[in-house]
Amino acid sequence: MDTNGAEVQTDAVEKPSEDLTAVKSRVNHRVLNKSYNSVHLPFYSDHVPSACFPSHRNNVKIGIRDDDENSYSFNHHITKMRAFRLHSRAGCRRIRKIFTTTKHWKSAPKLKDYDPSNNTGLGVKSFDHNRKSIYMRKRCQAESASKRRKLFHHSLKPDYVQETSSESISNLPKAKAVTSSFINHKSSFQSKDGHVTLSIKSFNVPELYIEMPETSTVGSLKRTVMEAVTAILGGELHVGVLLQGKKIRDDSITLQQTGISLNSDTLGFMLEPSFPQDSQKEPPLLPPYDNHEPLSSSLSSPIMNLDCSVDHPLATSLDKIENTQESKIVSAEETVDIKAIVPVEPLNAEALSIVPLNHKASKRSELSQRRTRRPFSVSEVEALVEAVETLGTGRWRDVKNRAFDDANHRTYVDLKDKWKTLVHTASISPQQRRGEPVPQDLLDRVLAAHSMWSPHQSKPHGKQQTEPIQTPPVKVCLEFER
DNA sequence: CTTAGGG
DNA sequence: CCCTAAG
Repeated sequence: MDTNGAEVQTDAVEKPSEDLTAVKSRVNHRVLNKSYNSVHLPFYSDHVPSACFPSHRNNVKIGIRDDDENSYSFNHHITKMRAFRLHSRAGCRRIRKIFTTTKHWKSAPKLKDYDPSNNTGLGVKSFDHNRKSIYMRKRCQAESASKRRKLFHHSLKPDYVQETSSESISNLPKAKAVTSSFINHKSSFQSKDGHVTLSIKSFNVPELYIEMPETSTVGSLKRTVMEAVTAILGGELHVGVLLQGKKIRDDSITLQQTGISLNSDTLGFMLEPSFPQDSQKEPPLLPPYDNHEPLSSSLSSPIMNLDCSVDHPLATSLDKIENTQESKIVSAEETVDIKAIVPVEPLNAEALSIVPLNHKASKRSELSQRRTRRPFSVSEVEALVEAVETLGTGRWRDVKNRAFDDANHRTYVDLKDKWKTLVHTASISPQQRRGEPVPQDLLDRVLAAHSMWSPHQSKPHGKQQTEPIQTPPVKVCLEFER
Protein backbone atom coordinates (compact mmCIF):
# COMPACT_ATOMS: atom_id res chain seq x y z
CA MET A 1 0.00 0.00 0.00
CA ASP A 2 1.43 3.17 -0.85
CA THR A 3 0.29 6.24 0.72
CA ASN A 4 -0.32 9.49 -0.63
CA GLY A 5 1.47 11.95 1.40
CA ALA A 6 -0.24 15.04 2.40
CA GLU A 7 -0.93 17.27 -0.39
CA VAL A 8 2.51 18.49 -0.46
CA GLN A 9 1.78 21.25 -2.76
CA THR A 10 5.17 21.72 -4.02
CA ASP A 11 5.18 23.86 -6.95
CA ALA A 12 8.77 23.84 -7.59
CA VAL A 13 10.07 26.00 -10.20
CA GLU A 14 13.32 24.72 -11.37
CA LYS A 15 15.73 25.60 -13.95
CA PRO A 16 16.15 22.90 -16.48
CA SER A 17 19.84 23.28 -16.14
CA GLU A 18 19.73 22.92 -12.43
CA ASP A 19 21.11 19.87 -10.77
CA LEU A 20 18.74 17.29 -9.51
CA THR A 21 20.26 17.89 -6.16
CA ALA A 22 18.87 21.32 -6.17
CA VAL A 23 15.49 20.04 -7.05
CA LYS A 24 15.52 17.48 -4.32
CA SER A 25 16.72 20.02 -1.93
CA ARG A 26 13.88 22.31 -2.70
CA VAL A 27 11.34 19.64 -2.48
CA ASN A 28 12.77 18.52 0.78
CA HIS A 29 12.60 21.95 2.09
CA ARG A 30 9.01 22.29 1.22
CA VAL A 31 8.09 18.99 2.62
CA LEU A 32 9.80 19.71 5.83
CA ASN A 33 7.98 22.90 6.16
CA LYS A 34 4.75 21.22 5.58
CA SER A 35 4.47 19.42 8.84
CA TYR A 36 2.08 16.62 9.22
CA ASN A 37 -0.01 17.13 12.22
CA SER A 38 -2.13 14.13 12.00
CA VAL A 39 -2.44 10.84 10.44
CA HIS A 40 -5.77 9.59 9.45
CA LEU A 41 -6.38 5.99 8.88
CA PRO A 42 -9.51 5.76 6.88
CA PHE A 43 -8.80 2.18 6.10
CA TYR A 44 -8.47 1.16 9.64
CA SER A 45 -12.02 0.58 10.45
CA ASP A 46 -12.56 -1.16 7.22
CA HIS A 47 -9.67 -3.45 7.22
CA VAL A 48 -8.97 -3.97 10.80
CA PRO A 49 -12.08 -4.22 12.78
CA SER A 50 -11.52 -4.86 16.39
CA ALA A 51 -13.20 -8.18 15.94
CA CYS A 52 -10.26 -9.26 13.98
CA PHE A 53 -8.15 -9.41 17.01
CA PRO A 54 -8.68 -12.47 19.08
CA SER A 55 -8.85 -11.68 22.71
CA HIS A 56 -5.79 -13.64 23.52
CA ARG A 57 -3.79 -11.78 21.04
CA ASN A 58 -3.05 -8.32 21.98
CA ASN A 59 -0.82 -6.78 19.56
CA VAL A 60 -0.76 -5.30 16.22
CA LYS A 61 2.37 -4.18 14.70
CA ILE A 62 3.36 -1.48 12.45
CA GLY A 63 6.24 -2.14 10.28
CA ILE A 64 7.79 -0.92 7.22
CA ARG A 65 7.95 -3.16 4.34
CA ASP A 66 10.63 -2.36 1.99
CA ASP A 67 10.72 -3.08 -1.63
CA ASP A 68 11.54 -6.67 -1.49
CA GLU A 69 8.63 -6.72 0.83
CA ASN A 70 9.45 -9.90 2.46
CA SER A 71 11.71 -9.12 5.21
CA TYR A 72 9.53 -8.61 8.17
CA SER A 73 8.05 -10.87 10.64
CA PHE A 74 5.50 -10.01 13.17
CA ASN A 75 4.65 -11.68 16.32
CA HIS A 76 1.01 -11.24 16.62
CA HIS A 77 -1.35 -9.62 14.37
CA ILE A 78 -0.47 -7.76 11.42
CA THR A 79 -2.46 -5.08 10.05
CA LYS A 80 -1.81 -4.17 6.60
CA MET A 81 -2.37 -0.59 6.21
CA ARG A 82 -4.01 -0.10 2.97
CA ALA A 83 -3.76 3.53 2.78
CA PHE A 84 -3.58 6.43 4.98
CA ARG A 85 -3.24 10.00 4.44
CA LEU A 86 -1.00 12.43 6.02
CA HIS A 87 -2.85 15.50 6.82
CA SER A 88 -0.82 18.49 6.95
CA ARG A 89 -1.77 21.62 8.55
CA ALA A 90 -0.41 24.91 7.72
CA GLY A 91 1.29 26.66 10.52
CA CYS A 92 2.97 23.82 12.23
CA ARG A 93 6.26 22.98 10.79
CA ARG A 94 9.42 21.46 11.85
CA ILE A 95 7.86 18.11 11.56
CA ARG A 96 11.19 16.61 12.24
CA LYS A 97 11.50 18.48 15.40
CA ILE A 98 8.21 17.35 16.65
CA PHE A 99 8.13 13.72 15.92
CA THR A 100 11.06 12.07 17.32
CA THR A 101 9.98 8.93 18.90
CA THR A 102 10.21 5.80 17.00
CA LYS A 103 10.75 2.43 18.39
CA HIS A 104 9.39 -0.98 17.94
CA TRP A 105 10.41 -1.26 14.41
CA LYS A 106 11.54 -4.63 13.69
CA SER A 107 12.44 -6.54 10.69
CA ALA A 108 12.86 -10.18 10.52
CA PRO A 109 14.71 -12.23 8.07
CA LYS A 110 11.76 -14.18 6.95
CA LEU A 111 8.73 -12.91 5.43
CA LYS A 112 7.10 -16.16 5.70
CA ASP A 113 5.65 -14.91 8.87
CA TYR A 114 3.74 -12.49 6.94
CA ASP A 115 1.27 -13.83 4.57
CA PRO A 116 -1.11 -11.29 3.23
CA SER A 117 -3.18 -13.89 1.53
CA ASN A 118 -3.77 -15.49 4.81
CA ASN A 119 -5.35 -12.54 6.38
CA THR A 120 -8.92 -13.54 6.43
CA GLY A 121 -9.45 -10.69 4.16
CA LEU A 122 -8.79 -8.46 7.02
CA GLY A 123 -5.15 -8.15 6.75
CA VAL A 124 -4.69 -9.70 10.13
CA LYS A 125 -2.70 -12.70 10.93
CA SER A 126 -1.60 -14.28 14.08
CA PHE A 127 1.83 -15.48 14.86
CA ASP A 128 3.73 -17.60 17.14
CA HIS A 129 3.74 -16.14 20.56
CA ASN A 130 7.00 -17.60 21.44
CA ARG A 131 8.78 -15.65 18.90
CA LYS A 132 7.87 -12.56 20.63
CA SER A 133 9.46 -13.39 23.88
CA ILE A 134 12.49 -14.61 22.14
CA TYR A 135 12.75 -11.54 20.18
CA MET A 136 12.21 -9.39 23.15
CA ARG A 137 14.87 -11.05 25.12
CA LYS A 138 17.34 -10.75 22.44
CA ARG A 139 16.51 -7.24 21.87
CA CYS A 140 16.86 -6.34 25.46
CA GLN A 141 20.17 -7.94 25.57
CA ALA A 142 21.25 -6.04 22.62
CA GLU A 143 19.98 -2.85 23.99
CA SER A 144 21.66 -3.28 27.27
CA ALA A 145 24.77 -4.18 25.50
CA SER A 146 24.64 -0.74 24.11
CA LYS A 147 23.98 -2.27 20.81
CA ARG A 148 21.12 -0.28 19.71
CA ARG A 149 19.86 -0.93 16.26
CA LYS A 150 19.66 -4.53 15.64
CA LEU A 151 16.80 -5.91 13.77
CA PHE A 152 16.09 -3.00 11.68
CA HIS A 153 18.51 -3.41 8.98
CA HIS A 154 15.98 -4.07 6.40
CA SER A 155 13.56 -1.58 7.68
CA LEU A 156 14.74 1.53 6.14
CA LYS A 157 16.11 0.92 2.84
CA PRO A 158 16.26 4.03 0.84
CA ASP A 159 14.57 2.64 -2.10
CA TYR A 160 11.51 0.85 -1.13
CA VAL A 161 8.74 2.51 -2.85
CA GLN A 162 9.08 1.12 -6.21
CA GLU A 163 5.56 1.19 -7.27
CA THR A 164 5.40 4.79 -7.85
CA SER A 165 2.07 4.98 -9.38
CA SER A 166 1.46 7.56 -11.89
CA GLU A 167 -0.84 9.10 -9.40
CA SER A 168 1.96 10.27 -7.33
CA ILE A 169 3.10 12.14 -10.22
CA SER A 170 2.16 15.63 -10.56
CA ASN A 171 0.22 17.02 -13.29
CA LEU A 172 0.74 20.59 -13.78
CA PRO A 173 -2.70 21.52 -14.83
CA LYS A 174 -3.15 24.29 -12.42
CA ALA A 175 0.26 25.64 -12.70
CA LYS A 176 -0.25 29.23 -13.35
CA ALA A 177 1.44 31.39 -15.73
CA VAL A 178 4.42 29.26 -15.36
CA THR A 179 2.53 26.30 -16.53
CA SER A 180 2.00 27.53 -19.89
CA SER A 181 5.56 28.43 -20.21
CA PHE A 182 6.38 24.98 -19.04
CA ILE A 183 4.27 23.39 -21.60
CA ASN A 184 5.98 25.32 -24.16
CA HIS A 185 9.20 24.02 -22.89
CA LYS A 186 8.10 20.59 -23.68
CA SER A 187 9.02 21.08 -27.16
CA SER A 188 11.54 23.71 -26.64
CA PHE A 189 13.85 24.23 -23.79
CA GLN A 190 14.92 27.51 -24.99
CA SER A 191 12.31 29.32 -23.09
CA LYS A 192 13.35 32.64 -21.87
CA ASP A 193 13.27 31.89 -18.20
CA GLY A 194 14.42 28.36 -18.72
CA HIS A 195 12.34 27.13 -15.87
CA VAL A 196 10.14 24.17 -15.37
CA THR A 197 7.23 24.15 -13.08
CA LEU A 198 6.45 21.03 -11.17
CA SER A 199 3.43 20.57 -9.02
CA ILE A 200 3.85 17.72 -6.63
CA LYS A 201 0.56 16.64 -5.28
CA SER A 202 1.74 13.87 -3.11
CA PHE A 203 4.50 11.56 -2.18
CA ASN A 204 4.54 7.88 -1.84
CA VAL A 205 5.28 6.51 1.53
CA PRO A 206 6.57 3.04 2.12
CA GLU A 207 4.15 0.42 3.21
CA LEU A 208 3.64 0.26 6.91
CA TYR A 209 2.85 -2.41 9.38
CA ILE A 210 1.84 -1.71 12.86
CA GLU A 211 1.93 -3.69 16.00
CA MET A 212 0.43 -2.51 19.20
CA PRO A 213 -1.88 -3.64 21.94
CA GLU A 214 -5.38 -4.17 20.83
CA THR A 215 -6.43 -2.14 23.77
CA SER A 216 -4.72 0.80 22.33
CA THR A 217 -6.84 3.72 21.53
CA VAL A 218 -7.32 5.00 18.12
CA GLY A 219 -5.48 8.02 19.24
CA SER A 220 -2.46 6.02 20.11
CA LEU A 221 -2.78 4.19 16.87
CA LYS A 222 -2.67 7.38 15.02
CA ARG A 223 0.26 8.48 16.96
CA THR A 224 1.96 5.23 16.37
CA VAL A 225 1.42 5.49 12.72
CA MET A 226 2.68 8.96 12.82
CA GLU A 227 5.76 7.72 14.48
CA ALA A 228 6.08 5.00 12.00
CA VAL A 229 5.91 7.46 9.24
CA THR A 230 8.23 9.71 11.03
CA ALA A 231 10.61 6.90 11.47
CA ILE A 232 10.85 6.71 7.80
CA LEU A 233 10.85 10.31 7.04
CA GLY A 234 11.91 11.89 10.23
CA GLY A 235 15.49 10.94 10.20
CA GLU A 236 16.54 12.95 7.34
CA LEU A 237 14.01 13.47 4.73
CA HIS A 238 15.09 13.06 1.26
CA VAL A 239 13.26 13.08 -1.91
CA GLY A 240 13.77 10.56 -4.55
CA VAL A 241 12.97 11.43 -8.08
CA LEU A 242 11.51 8.90 -10.36
CA LEU A 243 11.11 9.29 -13.99
CA GLN A 244 8.75 6.88 -15.58
CA GLY A 245 8.99 4.70 -12.57
CA LYS A 246 12.71 4.56 -12.53
CA LYS A 247 14.62 6.18 -9.80
CA ILE A 248 17.04 8.75 -10.85
CA ARG A 249 20.11 8.33 -8.73
CA ASP A 250 22.39 10.66 -10.44
CA ASP A 251 21.91 13.98 -8.83
CA SER A 252 24.31 15.66 -11.07
CA ILE A 253 22.35 15.47 -14.20
CA THR A 254 20.10 18.30 -15.04
CA LEU A 255 16.39 18.28 -15.40
CA GLN A 256 16.93 18.95 -18.97
CA GLN A 257 19.03 15.87 -19.31
CA THR A 258 16.55 13.71 -17.50
CA GLY A 259 13.82 14.98 -19.63
CA ILE A 260 11.81 15.94 -16.62
CA SER A 261 10.67 19.05 -18.23
CA LEU A 262 9.46 17.15 -21.16
CA ASN A 263 7.79 14.28 -19.46
CA SER A 264 6.45 15.75 -16.34
CA ASP A 265 3.58 13.35 -16.28
CA THR A 266 5.90 10.47 -15.82
CA LEU A 267 7.73 12.16 -13.07
CA GLY A 268 7.35 10.89 -9.55
CA PHE A 269 8.74 11.70 -6.19
CA MET A 270 9.24 9.56 -3.19
CA LEU A 271 10.30 10.20 0.32
CA GLU A 272 13.41 8.54 1.49
CA PRO A 273 14.51 8.02 5.04
CA SER A 274 18.19 7.80 4.62
CA PHE A 275 20.72 10.08 3.26
CA PRO A 276 21.48 9.91 -0.33
CA GLN A 277 24.82 8.44 -0.78
CA ASP A 278 25.66 10.77 -3.44
CA SER A 279 28.89 12.37 -4.01
CA GLN A 280 28.38 14.34 -0.89
CA LYS A 281 31.23 14.70 1.42
CA GLU A 282 31.08 13.61 4.94
CA PRO A 283 30.65 16.89 6.74
CA PRO A 284 27.22 17.97 5.58
CA LEU A 285 25.60 14.77 6.47
CA LEU A 286 25.61 14.43 10.16
CA PRO A 287 26.85 17.29 12.20
CA PRO A 288 23.56 17.63 13.98
CA TYR A 289 23.51 14.21 15.47
CA ASP A 290 26.81 14.35 17.00
CA ASN A 291 26.08 17.61 18.54
CA HIS A 292 22.74 16.73 19.89
CA GLU A 293 23.02 13.21 20.90
CA PRO A 294 23.50 14.05 24.51
CA LEU A 295 20.37 16.12 24.63
CA SER A 296 18.15 13.54 23.15
CA SER A 297 19.25 11.03 25.62
CA SER A 298 15.77 10.19 26.68
CA LEU A 299 14.17 10.27 23.36
CA SER A 300 14.09 8.75 20.06
CA SER A 301 16.50 7.52 17.58
CA PRO A 302 19.83 8.96 16.97
CA ILE A 303 18.79 10.24 13.70
CA MET A 304 16.18 12.41 15.13
CA ASN A 305 17.92 13.32 18.23
CA LEU A 306 18.80 16.71 17.24
CA ASP A 307 15.19 17.50 16.98
CA CYS A 308 14.39 16.64 20.50
CA SER A 309 15.82 19.66 22.02
CA VAL A 310 14.00 21.79 19.63
CA ASP A 311 10.66 20.29 20.15
CA HIS A 312 10.64 20.73 23.82
CA PRO A 313 8.80 23.96 23.77
CA LEU A 314 6.04 22.56 21.75
CA ALA A 315 5.98 19.33 23.59
CA THR A 316 5.64 21.20 26.78
CA SER A 317 2.68 23.09 25.64
CA LEU A 318 1.08 19.92 24.55
CA ASP A 319 1.96 17.96 27.56
CA LYS A 320 -1.00 19.30 29.30
CA ILE A 321 -3.26 17.84 26.76
CA GLU A 322 -1.42 14.67 26.81
CA ASN A 323 -1.59 14.21 30.50
CA THR A 324 -5.13 15.27 30.82
CA GLN A 325 -6.66 13.34 28.08
CA GLU A 326 -4.25 10.57 28.06
CA SER A 327 -4.16 8.37 25.07
CA LYS A 328 -7.81 7.71 25.45
CA ILE A 329 -8.66 10.58 23.34
CA VAL A 330 -9.87 9.68 20.01
CA SER A 331 -12.81 11.85 19.50
CA ALA A 332 -11.94 15.36 18.72
CA GLU A 333 -9.98 15.51 15.60
CA GLU A 334 -8.33 18.52 16.87
CA THR A 335 -7.10 16.83 19.89
CA VAL A 336 -5.95 13.86 18.05
CA ASP A 337 -4.13 15.91 15.63
CA ILE A 338 -2.34 17.71 18.31
CA LYS A 339 -1.49 14.62 20.12
CA ALA A 340 -0.23 13.13 17.03
CA ILE A 341 2.58 15.50 16.92
CA VAL A 342 3.50 15.10 20.49
CA PRO A 343 6.58 13.12 21.12
CA VAL A 344 5.17 11.03 23.85
CA GLU A 345 7.59 8.67 25.40
CA PRO A 346 5.81 7.10 28.35
CA LEU A 347 2.63 6.66 26.51
CA ASN A 348 4.22 4.84 23.71
CA ALA A 349 6.06 2.69 26.08
CA GLU A 350 2.79 1.51 27.42
CA ALA A 351 0.88 1.26 24.26
CA LEU A 352 3.62 -0.50 22.49
CA SER A 353 4.09 -3.24 24.91
CA ILE A 354 6.20 -5.03 22.49
CA VAL A 355 8.95 -2.64 22.57
CA PRO A 356 9.40 -1.08 25.93
CA LEU A 357 11.62 1.55 24.59
CA ASN A 358 15.16 1.82 25.42
CA HIS A 359 15.40 2.32 29.03
CA LYS A 360 18.93 3.30 28.82
CA ALA A 361 17.58 5.99 26.68
CA SER A 362 21.03 6.77 25.64
CA LYS A 363 21.63 8.29 22.35
CA ARG A 364 20.56 6.39 19.34
CA SER A 365 18.24 4.06 21.00
CA GLU A 366 15.14 2.60 19.59
CA LEU A 367 14.99 2.72 15.95
CA SER A 368 18.22 1.10 15.20
CA GLN A 369 18.71 2.23 11.77
CA ARG A 370 21.90 1.39 10.14
CA ARG A 371 24.17 4.33 10.38
CA THR A 372 24.44 6.34 7.32
CA ARG A 373 27.44 5.51 5.34
CA ARG A 374 30.17 8.02 5.62
CA PRO A 375 33.11 7.30 3.45
CA PHE A 376 36.39 8.24 4.95
CA SER A 377 37.87 11.28 3.40
CA VAL A 378 41.44 11.38 2.38
CA SER A 379 42.26 13.54 5.31
CA GLU A 380 40.69 11.04 7.62
CA VAL A 381 42.64 8.28 6.04
CA GLU A 382 45.75 10.26 6.52
CA ALA A 383 44.99 10.81 10.15
CA LEU A 384 44.28 7.16 10.57
CA VAL A 385 47.46 6.13 8.88
CA GLU A 386 49.47 8.47 10.94
CA ALA A 387 47.97 7.24 14.13
CA VAL A 388 48.43 3.63 13.24
CA GLU A 389 51.98 4.23 12.25
CA THR A 390 52.73 5.22 15.76
CA LEU A 391 50.23 3.23 17.74
CA GLY A 392 50.04 0.06 15.82
CA THR A 393 47.09 -2.01 14.78
CA GLY A 394 45.93 -3.26 18.07
CA ARG A 395 45.08 -0.19 19.98
CA TRP A 396 42.11 1.20 18.18
CA ARG A 397 40.83 2.88 21.22
CA ASP A 398 43.97 4.90 21.34
CA VAL A 399 43.93 5.51 17.65
CA LYS A 400 40.48 6.86 18.07
CA ASN A 401 41.44 9.16 20.85
CA ARG A 402 44.50 10.26 19.11
CA ALA A 403 43.23 11.00 15.66
CA PHE A 404 39.46 10.94 15.83
CA ASP A 405 38.71 12.12 19.25
CA ASP A 406 36.43 14.76 17.90
CA ALA A 407 34.83 12.63 15.25
CA ASN A 408 31.90 11.26 17.14
CA HIS A 409 30.77 9.25 14.24
CA ARG A 410 33.97 7.32 14.00
CA THR A 411 34.22 4.65 16.57
CA TYR A 412 37.32 2.68 17.19
CA VAL A 413 35.63 -0.22 15.57
CA ASP A 414 35.06 1.91 12.56
CA LEU A 415 38.70 2.81 12.48
CA LYS A 416 39.69 -0.75 12.81
CA ASP A 417 37.39 -1.66 9.98
CA LYS A 418 38.67 1.16 7.91
CA TRP A 419 42.18 0.05 8.42
CA LYS A 420 41.18 -3.37 7.30
CA THR A 421 39.74 -2.01 4.12
CA LEU A 422 42.69 0.24 3.61
CA VAL A 423 45.05 -2.66 3.77
CA HIS A 424 42.90 -4.42 1.28
CA THR A 425 42.62 -1.41 -0.92
CA ALA A 426 46.34 -0.99 -0.93
CA SER A 427 46.66 -4.56 -1.98
CA ILE A 428 44.53 -4.41 -5.03
CA SER A 429 45.03 -2.69 -8.30
CA PRO A 430 43.96 0.89 -8.57
CA GLN A 431 41.40 -0.14 -11.10
CA GLN A 432 39.66 -2.29 -8.62
CA ARG A 433 39.41 0.45 -6.07
CA ARG A 434 36.24 2.31 -5.64
CA GLY A 435 35.13 5.49 -4.10
CA GLU A 436 37.23 8.50 -3.59
CA PRO A 437 40.72 7.50 -4.55
CA VAL A 438 43.22 7.41 -1.78
CA PRO A 439 46.61 8.79 -2.65
CA GLN A 440 49.03 6.06 -3.39
CA ASP A 441 51.51 7.40 -0.95
CA LEU A 442 48.98 6.93 1.80
CA LEU A 443 48.29 3.42 0.70
CA ASP A 444 51.96 2.75 0.67
CA ARG A 445 52.14 3.93 4.22
CA VAL A 446 49.26 1.69 5.04
CA LEU A 447 51.09 -1.32 3.76
CA ALA A 448 54.25 -0.24 5.44
CA ALA A 449 52.54 0.24 8.76
CA HIS A 450 50.60 -2.92 8.29
CA SER A 451 53.67 -5.02 7.85
CA MET A 452 55.45 -2.99 10.40
CA TRP A 453 52.96 -3.96 13.02
CA SER A 454 52.51 -7.45 11.92
CA PRO A 455 52.86 -10.13 14.54
CA HIS A 456 56.28 -11.27 13.53
CA GLN A 457 57.64 -7.83 13.03
CA SER A 458 59.52 -6.20 15.79
CA LYS A 459 56.88 -5.16 18.19
CA PRO A 460 56.34 -1.73 19.43
CA HIS A 461 58.88 -0.67 21.91
CA GLY A 462 57.52 1.75 24.30
CA LYS A 463 55.41 3.85 22.08
CA GLN A 464 57.46 5.03 19.21
CA GLN A 465 58.02 2.65 16.45
CA THR A 466 60.94 0.60 15.89
CA GLU A 467 62.99 1.24 12.89
CA PRO A 468 60.83 1.69 9.83
CA ILE A 469 59.19 4.81 10.88
CA GLN A 470 61.42 5.98 13.59
CA THR A 471 64.87 5.78 12.23
CA PRO A 472 64.36 5.18 8.59
CA PRO A 473 61.60 7.63 8.08
CA VAL A 474 63.77 9.25 5.53
CA LYS A 475 64.23 6.01 3.82
CA VAL A 476 60.53 5.45 3.72
CA CYS A 477 59.94 8.83 2.33
CA LEU A 478 62.34 8.22 -0.42
CA GLU A 479 60.85 4.96 -1.24
CA PHE A 480 57.44 6.37 -1.48
CA GLU A 481 58.34 9.64 -2.93
CA ARG A 482 57.28 11.57 0.03
C1' DC B 1 34.37 -1.73 27.51
C1' DT B 2 37.91 -3.41 23.92
C1' DT B 3 39.66 -6.51 20.60
C1' DA B 4 39.54 -9.07 16.77
C1' DG B 5 37.16 -11.10 13.06
C1' DG B 6 33.56 -12.74 10.47
C1' DG B 7 29.18 -11.19 8.28
C1' DC C 1 28.85 -0.96 8.81
C1' DC C 2 27.03 -4.50 11.85
C1' DC C 3 27.28 -8.27 15.24
C1' DT C 4 29.69 -10.78 18.64
C1' DA C 5 32.61 -13.98 20.91
C1' DA C 6 36.48 -13.35 23.89
C1' DG C 7 39.31 -10.99 26.83
